[in-house]
Amino acid sequence: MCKIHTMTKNHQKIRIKDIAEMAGVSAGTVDRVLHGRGKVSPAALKAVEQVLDKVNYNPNIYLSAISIRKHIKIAFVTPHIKGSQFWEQIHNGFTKAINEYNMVDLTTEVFTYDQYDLYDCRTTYSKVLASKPDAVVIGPTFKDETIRLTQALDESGTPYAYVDSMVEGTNPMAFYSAKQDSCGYLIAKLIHQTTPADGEYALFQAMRVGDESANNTIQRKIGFMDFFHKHRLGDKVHRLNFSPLDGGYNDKALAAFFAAHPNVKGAAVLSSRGSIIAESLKRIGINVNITCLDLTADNIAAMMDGRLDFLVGQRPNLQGFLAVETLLKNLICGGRPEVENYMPLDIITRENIDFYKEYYVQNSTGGVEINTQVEK
Amino acid sequence: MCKIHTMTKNHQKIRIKDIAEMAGVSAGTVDRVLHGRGKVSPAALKAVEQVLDKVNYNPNIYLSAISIRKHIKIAFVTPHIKGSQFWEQIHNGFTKAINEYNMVDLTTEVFTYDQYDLYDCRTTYSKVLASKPDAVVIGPTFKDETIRLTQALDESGTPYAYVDSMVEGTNPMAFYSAKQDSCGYLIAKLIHQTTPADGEYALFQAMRVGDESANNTIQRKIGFMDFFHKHRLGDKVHRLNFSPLDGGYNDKALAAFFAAHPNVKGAAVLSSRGSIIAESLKRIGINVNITCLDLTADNIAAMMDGRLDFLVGQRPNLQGFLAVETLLKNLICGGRPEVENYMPLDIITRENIDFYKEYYVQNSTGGVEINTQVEK
DNA sequence: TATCTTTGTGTGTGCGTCCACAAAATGAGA
DNA sequence: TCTCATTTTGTGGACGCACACACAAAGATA
Repeated sequence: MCKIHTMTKNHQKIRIKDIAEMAGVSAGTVDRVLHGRGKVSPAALKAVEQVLDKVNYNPNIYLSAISIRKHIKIAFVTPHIKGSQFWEQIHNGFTKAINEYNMVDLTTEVFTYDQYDLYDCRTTYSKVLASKPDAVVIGPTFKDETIRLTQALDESGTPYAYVDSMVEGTNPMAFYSAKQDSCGYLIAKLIHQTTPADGEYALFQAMRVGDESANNTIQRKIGFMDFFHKHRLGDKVHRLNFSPLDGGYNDKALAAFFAAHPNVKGAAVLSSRGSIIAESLKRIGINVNITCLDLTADNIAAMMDGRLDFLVGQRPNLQGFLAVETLLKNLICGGRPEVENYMPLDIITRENIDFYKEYYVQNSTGGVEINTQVEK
Repeated sequence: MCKIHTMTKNHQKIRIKDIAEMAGVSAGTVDRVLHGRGKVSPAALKAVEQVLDKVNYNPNIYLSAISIRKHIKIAFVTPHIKGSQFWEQIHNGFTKAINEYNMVDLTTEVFTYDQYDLYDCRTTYSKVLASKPDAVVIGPTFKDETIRLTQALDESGTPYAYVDSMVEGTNPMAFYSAKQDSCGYLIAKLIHQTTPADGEYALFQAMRVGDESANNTIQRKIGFMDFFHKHRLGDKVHRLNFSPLDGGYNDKALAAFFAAHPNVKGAAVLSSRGSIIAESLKRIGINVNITCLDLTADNIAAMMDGRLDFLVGQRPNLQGFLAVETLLKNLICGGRPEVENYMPLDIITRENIDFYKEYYVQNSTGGVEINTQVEK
């Protein structure tokens, strides 16, 4: 018996003309319905909408983009990129989206602020508003400031999307981020699973994280401790603060820490600064499993070198790409996207890192071009 | 000091007209160069090519697609989909690509064969050739048959791409697959790292795998054993064959296996059939870590239920999507893609599986529509 | 001068956007 | 019921960009 599955299918695009024909109206009327241009009688409206429900019409966005007579200005506002590969990767995602939609008549403006300086954030946000963009991608840090910014954007009907995290109490078109508590929980699970049953755990916290909002770090810690409390291992977790800058301080602090807690076999850093701990531990000759976040150059190097065991990636460039794409699609074709978008939490080890590198580090044609200008 | 990074950039698309102007020729000549239509003087050719090198012209494929006057017929030829979620996910990727490029005047034909029946493969392949497709996506199983098929395709100048694995000795436009030895190596690493130092390891092999080519399984085993040999643990790995169908047989065989090897704490199944082992072990009350491949419904359920510890995913739907996209881009816009394309090996646990499900299981608008017809 | 090669120009096609104008339908008032 | 005004609808075209072909103009060669 020879069973063959075969299908031949002629794929044909539904055009405006087709919809007009099906609804028994003219293409002009369909156009009026689709774009809310001019008046349409209730009867015609209903007929067109019924057809639209049935046929799932999606206009080719790339064709719409060249046809549209609109100049689009997108503003990006995030913490400073310099020195933060996480934000650099997010911006790479922006760039990739802009390159992909290069047929759009587009202007982009990049605004970055000092994430430790609320007033800088405030002035930067006001500059964003002053430039009157058609859409904004926001990498938020200060909650109240962001609420104020988005209220102004809501008033002017300007769509905005978040990357990295969501700000509750606002109405973005969409947000793209990792679920931070899940991230902490996952890291806890990983170090627990790779540590002997009698081992204890360390949670190293950077005194001043360079890459992410304080809220994210808090959420991660909640998830992290949640895991250990669920497993009744809360008292096996020991904490230590470290400096992202002062290696000498870390060496001493870590040596004292491991003298006090010799059973600690697994360590977590709930930020991207795991390589700092890894280097310090290498110097003082202590060998424990370390897990942290993000595929930064330092972390990748530390992992290739065997000093980091697991990395958890949150696809920053995909976040950036999708945020821009979503806003552009909305501006060009209309329609409402899914608002909540959680990125996969990629588990990276030395054995699979090669396949992820290109997805994280080099995902855009060019880099982010930044024209640094110092004001006043 | 208030340092503000700001960039304003007007993005503008390079058009054929622009290239013509820059090269000091007419648009017609540029068109002739781009599409190899008609004759062009060496001087003009050089001028145009120099500009092309400089400006990185990429024609908007979606616009090319509506302009091109070509009917494209793509053939998909893979093992039977029924009962194999891996191939179903690959076909979901096909469908997604077809939907995304629905402005192309496209016909698709799906051919599937029994991967245990060389003669069925042969007759299916000959049907593929008989239908004279413009491009073929191949999910290969039988090496020699595939070489024969691709020789015929090479002769007629028909581009083809592989999913799931590459067949050496052929010249595909591209292939999209996971690196199977790395996959085996990664699985070895995972079960090693999550097993106590004095533990031993099991490698369970399905007698007749339902989902993948024998070659893939062999490659995985090579990578898997490579890890243990490198760590001088080769003698700690114990093997057992199991039946993908007969649960009763497995129960007995596994009980005997663990009686003989009580120190086995970590187990690998180098196919997607891990859930079968997991269920059997649950029935006979043995608790070991199990790692296997692929996010099939069974495996996802087993993982949610806590019976599977790690899954390694190979992004079948992305493979399918990219294979189709690559062929379409080549047919429409020309140009040569990257040939070697290795998918990331996603490490999945109960803690991050939620974020991957949609990427694997439901990644296309509709399902794969198959019109089953039994011949002769 | 005749012939051939190369190049420029023009036109049509595909589809969605968007404007202008004409045609039709509707309503109100006389 | 007729007229006028208003609303709604149909039609046609231009534009954006790439593709594809036809034909004429220019140059080169014999």
